[in-house]
Amino acid sequence: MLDIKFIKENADLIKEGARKKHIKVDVDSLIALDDKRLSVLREVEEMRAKQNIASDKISQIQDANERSSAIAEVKELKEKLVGKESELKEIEPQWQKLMMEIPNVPDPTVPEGETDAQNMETRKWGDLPSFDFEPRGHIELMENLKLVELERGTKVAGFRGYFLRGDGALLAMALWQFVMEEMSKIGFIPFIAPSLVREDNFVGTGWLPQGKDEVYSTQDDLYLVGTAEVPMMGLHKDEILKAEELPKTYVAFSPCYRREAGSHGKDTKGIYRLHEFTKLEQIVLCEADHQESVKWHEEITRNAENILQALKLPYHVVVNCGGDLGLGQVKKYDIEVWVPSEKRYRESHSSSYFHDFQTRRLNIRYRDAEGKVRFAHSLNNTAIATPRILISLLENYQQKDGTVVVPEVLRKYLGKDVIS
RNA sequence: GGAGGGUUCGCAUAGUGGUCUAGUGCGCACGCUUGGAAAGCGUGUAUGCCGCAAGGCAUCAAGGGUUCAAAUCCCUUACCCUCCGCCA
Repeated sequence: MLDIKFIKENADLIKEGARKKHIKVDVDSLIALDDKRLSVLREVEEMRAKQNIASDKISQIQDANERSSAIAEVKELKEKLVGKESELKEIEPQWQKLMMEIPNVPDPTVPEGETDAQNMETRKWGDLPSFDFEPRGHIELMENLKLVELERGTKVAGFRGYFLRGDGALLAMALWQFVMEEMSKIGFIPFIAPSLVREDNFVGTGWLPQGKDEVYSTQDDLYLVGTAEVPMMGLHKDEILKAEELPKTYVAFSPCYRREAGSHGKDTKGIYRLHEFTKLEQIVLCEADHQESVKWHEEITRNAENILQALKLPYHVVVNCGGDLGLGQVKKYDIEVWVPSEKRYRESHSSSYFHDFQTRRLNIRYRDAEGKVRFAHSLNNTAIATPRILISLLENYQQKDGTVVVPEVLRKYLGKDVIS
């Protein structure tokens, strides 16, 4: 959500931003509706003021006749007021709906484009592995080493179901532990976040209402999160933080659930696209300053790169084009890791900042040095997502005989150098 | 799942229809006092919206209702506490 005043003063900027994001939005209708809303609001408030005064007077009237005629008078006022108020009540949900549809403005450095095909590579790290044999895909590797149960996974959990097994399970846990330790070393507070949460957290983070098809709901009006960003952003909902508490830097573990509606044909094999996975997510709340957001955006991106570098997985960073940005995102980098069997990079991390788009919806504020209450800025990035990262990890570390070398930094958790 | 009790200005509390523009204590800020400090005394201490301003409107968990008038009465929901049941 943006500030209505900002929208009105920068209507062209908003329209241009929506165009760049390939989102259809009717800014002019919102502005017209807001003008209407304000004029009705002024009338309502004026009538309420009048009624409050008249009503107060009644308590001082002793004479019974005078009193009942005064009450009759106020009653009339009230009837008019109720009529006006109902006008306002009609406008408000429409206003709210339009406000929710207004996208945040993308940064000027965001490239033009409609789909991820137009994302632009900004940097690359790591030498691509060269094999003196035909590298196996992750499915073959994992099934041979009994690291995953895909068929039985489907039997038990349905489409895209899976079990991690043996060293596959241990590898996932090793990654969680390793990344938690690394992130906590640099001051990110570890969390295990709830994954079954209330709707307002989804609306606040911008996943709902427009992403209804993507989210699992329950019969108790709770929803399953697709990322720990959702509960972690809810953590400070309706709070006014102290400036010296910022930045808040968190790393949160959670199971993640995504319906993947509309992607039924995509990535149907293996463990790339799953309904249920596990992720450690970085979340940052910082002061309301663009440069501060940019600084933290680079930093959480760098944190993820450091993890991939520690794992020695070749990756590149792309800047997402306008059409590949979410409603609230100002700018996003995807980190994509090398997948030898596909001879291409595939997304493993997604790093974005929102300015105050989310915190405005969630009412997360802080008192700045001058004592002014302001909406904080929010950012998030993946720290590690399992089992997806195993695709790249296992394929890059595979050997001719089908065994897989364990990345050095994970050996202490696995207790072995090679998975065989 | 059942029964009961709660939710008030950072914290603790008062408030059962108009005098609540929400009192008091603590905390915090500033000032007085002091050689300095403590104590004491005084002043201040929520948020949002409308308005050029003066000022006004709203908010006592949330939503709805009764009433000329609601923190206060009624209904619904959420959450917290106690007890029973179930349970890792």
